[in-house]
Amino acid sequence: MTQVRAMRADARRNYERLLKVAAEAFAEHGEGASLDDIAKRAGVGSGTLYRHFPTRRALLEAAYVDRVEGLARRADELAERLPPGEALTEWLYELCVGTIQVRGLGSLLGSAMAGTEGGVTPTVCGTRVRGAAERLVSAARGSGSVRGDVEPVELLRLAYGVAGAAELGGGGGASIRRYLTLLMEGLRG
Amino acid sequence: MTQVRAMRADARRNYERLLKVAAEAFAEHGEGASLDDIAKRAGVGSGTLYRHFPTRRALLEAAYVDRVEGLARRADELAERLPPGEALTEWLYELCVGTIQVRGLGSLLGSAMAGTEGGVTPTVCGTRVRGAAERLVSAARGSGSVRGDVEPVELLRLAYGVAGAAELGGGGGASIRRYLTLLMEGLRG
DNA sequence: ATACCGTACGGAGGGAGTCCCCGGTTCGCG
DNA sequence: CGCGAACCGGGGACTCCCTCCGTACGGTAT
Repeated sequence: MTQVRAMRADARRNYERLLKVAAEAFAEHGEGASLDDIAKRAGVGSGTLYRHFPTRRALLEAAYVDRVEGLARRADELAERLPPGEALTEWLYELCVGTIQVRGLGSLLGSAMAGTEGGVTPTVCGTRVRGAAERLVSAARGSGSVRGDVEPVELLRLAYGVAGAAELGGGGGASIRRYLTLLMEGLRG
Repeated sequence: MTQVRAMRADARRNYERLLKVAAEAFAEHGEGASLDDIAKRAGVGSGTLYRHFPTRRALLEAAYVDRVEGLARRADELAERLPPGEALTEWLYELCVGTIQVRGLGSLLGSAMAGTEGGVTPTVCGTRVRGAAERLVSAARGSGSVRGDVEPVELLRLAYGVAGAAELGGGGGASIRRYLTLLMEGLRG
């Protein structure tokens, strides 16, 4: 439905430069990074930016789609290598790390995990990350590492919360592990 | 140390109007509410606002000091009425509710729970809320509802995280209770 | 009761940013 | 090589923050 015709070469160049610069800017300044500044740093006019990405959210999502899909693939990788419970915990850990270190990614994931009651159109990132969580959680249930009455999306939200908690403390990866462990102990089957 | 001399009557009036309006505005729009707008709604010029509260944080803190002290008193009240474990859980629940419903209060509490490693001057709100948590946690430890190796401030941060998680889902008080329960089960002695 | 002094007020205004649009210009596909 | 697609970058309309300074009013001393 998108992309009715191939992009012109310069358009494609600019598009990709914008994505790269945007990913950096959002990582550093969070969701609210200056769009004019992103355009400037990418060496394009602001008009060009708005033509490719009509809204801030569109740019944010495009900038991190790769990363989110990587996260989803990583889930399957971990599922193969580790026992179900550990795979889940490790994946949530990496999710938290991304949420904290890359600030814009955090808000993107946040809205991906938000409720979809009000007929909100599900985003690509949302479906990817939810799908990954479902696969890991159902395996973990089988092995008794997670109670049967905990929904995958609830776990995602709790992990998001853990990231928020760890961010306050500032203890880095160690405090994420700690908080996540405390949480997972409460979820055993 | 403050208040070397009584405020003039009009100054006091304005001061209090500002506090009231600011509490509403921060509750609705979060920490970033427009200061010009607050001044306007309070019927004062923006200069007056800045004279009383030199920074946004100063206003935010002044607007919610009462509420935070109320929360601290509430801790002692609950401690008298309920068994230690329940008192702690209930208090954390009420903390989460405030964090979510009153958005500005959320960010204030957030920074109150943040790390103080870098010689940050502890705020009034920070000491109050930490003090309350310490009293409740030490009682709860005695009764075995909380493991001995969990610091009060860690619990505060985790509760803050739970609030964030519950906010994503939008299930209101019920989801706070649920997430908090899941968490507390992992913390038993 | 009044006059004086200084505190506190108001709101205009400059600077910074954001978003979006427009007109002329350049690029590159066919 | 021609023409349409895409670019550039400046500018307008907005919002927000914060400072400044002439002015008004409250409190007090007479």
